[in-house]
Amino acid sequence: MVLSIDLFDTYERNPMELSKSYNPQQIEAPLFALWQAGGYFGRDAGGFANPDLPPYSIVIPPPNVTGMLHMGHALNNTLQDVLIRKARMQGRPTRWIVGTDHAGIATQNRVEQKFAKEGLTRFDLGREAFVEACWDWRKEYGSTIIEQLKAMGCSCDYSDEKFTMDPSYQRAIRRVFIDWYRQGLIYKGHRIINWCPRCTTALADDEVEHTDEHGHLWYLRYPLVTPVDGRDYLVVATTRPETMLGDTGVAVNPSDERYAALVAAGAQLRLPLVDRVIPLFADDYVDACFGTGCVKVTPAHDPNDFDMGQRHDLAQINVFDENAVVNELGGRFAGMPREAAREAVLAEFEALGLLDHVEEHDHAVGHCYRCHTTIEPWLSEQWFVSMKPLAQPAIAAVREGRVIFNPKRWENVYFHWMENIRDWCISRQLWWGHRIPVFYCDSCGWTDALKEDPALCPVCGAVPRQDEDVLDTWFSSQLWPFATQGWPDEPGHQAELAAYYPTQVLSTARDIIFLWVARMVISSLYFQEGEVPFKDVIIHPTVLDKRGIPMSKSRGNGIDPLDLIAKYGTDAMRFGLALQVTGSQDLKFDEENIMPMARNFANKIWNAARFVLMNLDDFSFAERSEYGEKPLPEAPADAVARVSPQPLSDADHWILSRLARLTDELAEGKEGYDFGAAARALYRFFWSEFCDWYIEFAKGQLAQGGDARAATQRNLVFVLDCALRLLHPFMPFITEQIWQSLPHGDSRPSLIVAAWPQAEQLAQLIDPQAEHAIEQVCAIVAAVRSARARYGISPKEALTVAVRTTGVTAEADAVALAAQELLVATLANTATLLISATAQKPAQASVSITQGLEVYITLEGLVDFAAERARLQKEQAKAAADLERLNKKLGNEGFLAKAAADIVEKTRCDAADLQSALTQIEQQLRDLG
RNA sequence: GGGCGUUUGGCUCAGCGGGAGAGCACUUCCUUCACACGGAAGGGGUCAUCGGUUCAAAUCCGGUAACGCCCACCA
Repeated sequence: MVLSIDLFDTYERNPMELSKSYNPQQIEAPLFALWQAGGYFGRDAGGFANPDLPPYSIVIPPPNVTGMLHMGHALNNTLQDVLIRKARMQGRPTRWIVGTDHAGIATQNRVEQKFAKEGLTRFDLGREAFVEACWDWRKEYGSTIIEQLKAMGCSCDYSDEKFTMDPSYQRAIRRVFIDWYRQGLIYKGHRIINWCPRCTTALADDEVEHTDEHGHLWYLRYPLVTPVDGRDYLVVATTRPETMLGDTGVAVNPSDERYAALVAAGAQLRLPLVDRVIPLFADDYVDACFGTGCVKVTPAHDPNDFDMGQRHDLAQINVFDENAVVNELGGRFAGMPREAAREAVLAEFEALGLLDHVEEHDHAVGHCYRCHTTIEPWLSEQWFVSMKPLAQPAIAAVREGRVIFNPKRWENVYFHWMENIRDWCISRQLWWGHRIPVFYCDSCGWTDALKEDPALCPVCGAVPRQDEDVLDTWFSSQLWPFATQGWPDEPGHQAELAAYYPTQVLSTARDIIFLWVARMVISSLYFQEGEVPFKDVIIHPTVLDKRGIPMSKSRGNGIDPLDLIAKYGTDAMRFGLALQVTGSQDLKFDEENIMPMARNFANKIWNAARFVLMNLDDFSFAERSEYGEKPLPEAPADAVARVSPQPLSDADHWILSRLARLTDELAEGKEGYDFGAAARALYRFFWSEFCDWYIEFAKGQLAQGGDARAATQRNLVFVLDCALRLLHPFMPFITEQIWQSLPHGDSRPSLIVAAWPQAEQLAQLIDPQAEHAIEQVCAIVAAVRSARARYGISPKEALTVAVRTTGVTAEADAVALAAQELLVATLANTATLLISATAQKPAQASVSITQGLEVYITLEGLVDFAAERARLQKEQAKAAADLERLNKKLGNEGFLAKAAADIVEKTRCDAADLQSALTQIEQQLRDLG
């Protein structure tokens, strides 16, 4: 997207005019440039933010530099943009921090692939050159996803883009590492970790994905060195026979009587193939009921075996190298990959008659979350963070409601993880990343973690070496909310954090609650003086394809958000996604089902705006400032000339009342992050109320000329203006484009910084009487239209219609409706219209009973008595059934005694209305003969 | 083995204690001066199932089933 400063001045506002057709592609790029040029994405919103209001900040979950925008990003960033745009319109200083994650494994893999095409490995280049190549790669491709965010209209602060390997971020990493190291919270340990033999690095427990796989349980015979009671072998069961090369014992449960004598006798076994003598011993870990009750113990290749090995002082024999190929300790199997080794081991067991039998067995197998290679539990020396002490405050923060998950149920997931937390393996055998800041002196044995690289050993003056490993990417991601704000040592970072920390909300997918969200809470509580990183966490649904299957490259079922933008427009994509956000954990995205709807909605908005603009030729809002009989709120001081409504008719009062209710629905704190409900409320108001009814009412009022016309113009402009404001966070482009053409009178130059409608101010527009009257108008119009459809009468043919009000408030309704005769006459196209509480049914008329009304439509010579009778009989049946239900309720002592008074009263009214309707229907049926 | 989610018209879903709703699809009519990416009128659902609580349950509680997700060291 090319940006031009000039654009701000030369942007063509096309006052009072919109192109005949809505073309999203045409309007989006220039508007985005307009916003950027105005500086609206910055903290002060181009000077329009109110510094007295509390700031509102969000950190974007930093996409990987290797990332390409996918549907998950599209959804998540739509939600964040909705929140930040609303806060900005509310006048709060806002900051949406944007940037990318260096993504250790993902980026390193990408760059390695690039060199692989030239037949090179990273070892051919050497560490320094390879890291340099990663930086080059980042410079070339790293901003792709940022540009895609711009195409989505995201109002991030692009002027201050962050990267998890920025110099200041590197200092944050060192600060954190050193602090925890000195506190003993970071330590080096020799233990079994999850090893990816393809990425050749250690992984943390939650970077391993477990999937159930069909496998086998092989029963192997291990001969006893000395037969006991005629028994000369034991049978062990294993899913991984190749690891037997590293077996250093066999364990049974201490209370297992089958083997008690052998254990007591100190029995030893001769490990087949390798001819090693290994002990039989008892350990509580062993489940006597599984397999044969005998477990082969491989301390170097299984975490449980490792623990048992420690308890029983067994040797740890690591038989695999870093690529999971059998090493020299595997004897004649050396050089075989683990799969081949398995086949070979089994073949030999079989040949020796030592393969007892085989069973089918399903079990969970771990896979690398980056490349899906099967994980090898592998003994090695790694760095760990001691998590238990850090988890306690993080549990408390959520318990105390200082961080709130939405939906709340995700807190249980968080608690479960935190309460069962294990130490975090943070070292990675990669080159791309934050190198562990620990230095060693091989001469004197000195070692320490340091802020600056030491030139010489402080003890003996020799040249020290730095640890070869880099840190887990998530170790740096956990600092994102504060490391992006200058912590620990950027000038001015205290003021920045004081204003914008903690951030307001974090929106993300559920799959990184542990990897990222939980660890941000932990590190923030530790390094930000007990402060949480964000107040709310939004866990949005996962976007699946229309069949409910996760989208992925390998499945080829992914949808590119940029394609959707090209096909339907950005606003439609954003609105369509938001529409589907509920508390559910999944979102089945069916393009055909949702996108045309969203696009049609945008088109509807466009055309409604065109209608309004087309009818403003003689509009002049500046001359009049009163609000009609109902005084309206003071206009905001910064928008003195802003157009205000002037309700004259009930229709005017009605639409303003509906607008006030909508505004209340969308008010701060009421939406509860229910984006779907907000989007639906906007859709319903704009389409079903404003377009379907008010614009139709307005046509008649405009045609009257004079004061009625002038007032209607004001109301149209006011309601459209407010609706655009409320819609803007979801559909920023189309609303801005229209707003630029609308004579709203606001002095602000752009909708993005225009004031959010205040529910409290609009509340006085709520008018239940007008709502009731217009509901009845709509009911009459619908009844006449229905009769037209039934009898095939053209809308052009004017009809004679009489309406009798029959409800509990019949007299008042008749008076109120009499004032609406013009509306009814226009929309129902009547030649003569009579509304009263005593109207009589003309001889040849169709009768519709609805909403406390009887609508008589004279159809001389047209009434099809058979059809009318059939219809009335159907209505009679329904009314009778409904009435029976209500009467049953009213006859129920319990209901009368225990139900709320207003419910009982309403039921009585409904029953009375139904009774009267039923009587009328029966009368009509008799009249029809 | 634990925890969680989903189950409402043909499809995708909303509603979550007192009248079964929306969009799409379908049927009929309408190219009227905002919009055919439109307007109008219609047809279509025993709200998975069993049991409980309640005056009242699609809505709350419990059981069951199906599908899905997460966690967990039974080799």
